[in-house]
Amino acid sequence: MPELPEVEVVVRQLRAELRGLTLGSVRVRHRDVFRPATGLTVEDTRGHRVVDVTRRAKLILIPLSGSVTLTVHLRMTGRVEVCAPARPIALHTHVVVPLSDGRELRFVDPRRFGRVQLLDERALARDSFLARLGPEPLEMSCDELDRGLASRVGSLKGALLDQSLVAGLGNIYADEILFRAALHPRLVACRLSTDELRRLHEEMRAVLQQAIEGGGSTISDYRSLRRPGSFQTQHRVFGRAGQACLRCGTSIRKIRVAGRGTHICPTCQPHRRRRRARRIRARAASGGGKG
DNA sequence: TCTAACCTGATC
DNA sequence: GATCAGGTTAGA
Repeated sequence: MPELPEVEVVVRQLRAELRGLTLGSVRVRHRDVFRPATGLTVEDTRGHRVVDVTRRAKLILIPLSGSVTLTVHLRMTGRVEVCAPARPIALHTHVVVPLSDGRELRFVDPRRFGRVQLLDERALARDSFLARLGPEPLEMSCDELDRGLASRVGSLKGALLDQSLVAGLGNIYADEILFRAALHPRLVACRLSTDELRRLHEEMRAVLQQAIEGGGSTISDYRSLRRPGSFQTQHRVFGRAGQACLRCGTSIRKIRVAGRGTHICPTCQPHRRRRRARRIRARAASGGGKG
């Protein structure tokens, strides 16, 4: 569940907790979860100082002295803890890193989708996940978004979830952004009008900004270091299937788009009449139009 | 561009 | 007991 806002909140807290501390060797409790780059081992964090804690899309980056970087991806159910060693190890704790202030950094993930990596400069530069990421949504101009969508013939929601187009959105925020921009998730991504594009860009920034300020959304697994987020109370469609739309009263529907559960208000997010799409296709087929 | 798969836990 | 889940990716 953690998407950009949740990861950003965790990153800010981790930065305050970890910056300047020195790490010990990584203790691995589940092999699949800790992935050191070729040539690196669990020993290669020992004695290195935390230079900073930053974020790229949904990935937590912890650059260390000695030109190595610890990365943490929470995926669906991962979380981090910074706590005293005496605290009992939570179920599904897979990686533990001792800290020079006597505490421990722990990575917990019931579903084991998450990953902790240790990368040197070379591995970081070559990391295929990082290399494929598109621009950060909060730093993206409307023009950039336009260019990104221009070649996308699939659904608008599918495009927003594609990390190579915009990096950091997930299912919750895609739904919330589309509702607030009054856009149907099944609209063809490359066919937005100028006004629709402008609304999408505006709401993307607004929703993410508000979510960060609200401490992210806490639905079931997500928890920042300190307290649960509160943005879920501001969700207008996500998780509200069957409830009345806060804007018009219509019952919120849950449908499937791009293989994901998708929440919409059928009234506020009208699907553009199919007739027009057919006309465009028919014109293209008869050789009359170029797209 | 879409689906299935990776896992476990919550919910129906 | 079956179904579904917030992310990502390999393969169709």
